Amino acid sequence: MSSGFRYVSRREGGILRGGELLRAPYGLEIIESCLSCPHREDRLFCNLSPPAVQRLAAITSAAAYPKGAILFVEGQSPRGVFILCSGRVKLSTSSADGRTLILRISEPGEVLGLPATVTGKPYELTADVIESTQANFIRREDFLHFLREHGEAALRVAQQLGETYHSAVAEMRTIGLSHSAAEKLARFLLELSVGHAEEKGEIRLTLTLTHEEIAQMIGSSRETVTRLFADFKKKEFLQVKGSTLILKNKAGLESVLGA
Amino acid sequence: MSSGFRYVSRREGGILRGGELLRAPYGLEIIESCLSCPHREDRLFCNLSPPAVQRLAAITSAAAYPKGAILFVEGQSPRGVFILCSGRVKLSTSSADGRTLILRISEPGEVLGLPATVTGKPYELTADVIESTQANFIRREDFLHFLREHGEAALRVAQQLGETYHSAVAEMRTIGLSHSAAEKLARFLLELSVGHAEEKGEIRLTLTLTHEEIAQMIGSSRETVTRLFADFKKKEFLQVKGSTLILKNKAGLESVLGA
DNA sequence: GTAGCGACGTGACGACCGTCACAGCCTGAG
DNA sequence: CTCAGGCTGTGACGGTCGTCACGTCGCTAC
Repeated sequence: MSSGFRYVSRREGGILRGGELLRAPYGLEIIESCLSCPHREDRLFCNLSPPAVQRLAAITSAAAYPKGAILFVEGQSPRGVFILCSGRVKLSTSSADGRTLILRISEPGEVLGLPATVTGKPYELTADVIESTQANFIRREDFLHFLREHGEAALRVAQQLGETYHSAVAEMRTIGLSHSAAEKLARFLLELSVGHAEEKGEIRLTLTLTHEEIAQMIGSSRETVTRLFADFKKKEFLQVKGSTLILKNKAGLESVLGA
Repeated sequence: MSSGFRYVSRREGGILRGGELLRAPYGLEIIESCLSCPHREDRLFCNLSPPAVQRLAAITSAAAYPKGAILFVEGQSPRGVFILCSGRVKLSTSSADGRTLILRISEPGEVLGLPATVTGKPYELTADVIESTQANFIRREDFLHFLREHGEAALRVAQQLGETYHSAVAEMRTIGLSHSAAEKLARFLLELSVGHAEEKGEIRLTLTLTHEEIAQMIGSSRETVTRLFADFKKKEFLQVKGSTLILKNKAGLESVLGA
């Protein structure tokens, strides 16, 4: 909120959700530059040729979004892609009767809105900022034009899309292949833990999601998640300290999958 | 099975499933050419530049797969992509305890194994031939090399991946956003019906899936599907004649979604 | 302070549906 | 023909978990 910032039009920021205007201030601010942030380079577009990088920088505009802002809404026609530099964004879809399914919590370095932007079909998900965020935005026309000119980048995009698909399938597995809610939660937690190092038989990870949100990720209800956490604590599979989750018995969690 | 066919090695055909060798003959035959089939051109690689088309033809090999063959297995490292010319292929994932989730029944024109081939990660699904099939195969190395040389094709691939993701999200919605099995089945049937013309308030479509398979698509059980079909028939939402399904009351089905 | 709100915890109840069991039916093989 | 095997239909039963209801805790605003 320093003096260098300024508000821009609502085109990229203010979005209606379910007919009700967001209470949170959705103003977004142009920030000096987000191009130097480490995540942008080392993911989608690292090691591109110098002219490609230059062109990319020219069509990229950086902005900051406060918590509660919405980058895009399910059903909206695609305006472009957002490359996440910091903060976290919730990707979800919801049905007419208000139920919500969260597909993914995006972390810095990820690209949002890519499938819709590339195919031209409407965004299939809604992107809510749950932790205030800096992101680079590239308009769809600019982005497609860029991809046509730079085939190397198109291939990177294809790879990124492949990985997005991969994680979607992983999520389908946790939701679709479980008989019990316990199994879903166990699958979810185990999925979270991959890539986190194990020390003294423990895996520590920070989980800043409410029970409600976890329920929406595994297709269950808030109360069930609460009860299951209590159950897992009692069985000493895990332990919760504030927002850090400690998996104490990974094998125990895995045993839930079989049953 | 004419005299022009010959068997090739098992590399692309014979696959173990769950440790048990397939009973069905998995031999595949090189066929004259599948390059002229209408589906290949008008989907992924239509209107490429002449040199690109020529190069593509050079690295493509056509083959036929009988019912019961398996193109690739979940977890296997990617060998390449299959472009479906005729027949139908079931894409599924399954858990350790034998439960299966079908993500998609692929139709001619679709490209199988694309995400894994592009990313280099293992195939996330298993591809079973459920209706004998002709397909073009492109080895991974050839395919990647081709994409690097022809950026236009890479963009097409990205678009295709975007659509694959799109349909995966659609499937997640039917599975994850429903409270009841009835709702899942209704969503599934309505999803099937899109793109089919309505005549006299009826939509006819052929559904060559067993109740078991439908159950695996919507994450339910065989008996439940049977009972739900009986229920929907009684309510005159639909009608079944052999393998053709007639949706008589689409609005009725849609009313199931809200409840 | 206190009011309000959002997250978490917990009990009770009941519908839904997965599972088991078995019976009819059709098709294809021999 | 007969038999086997796969698909479909149906009854009974029991567990799971979604829902409603309420209470507690902690934080923020005023």
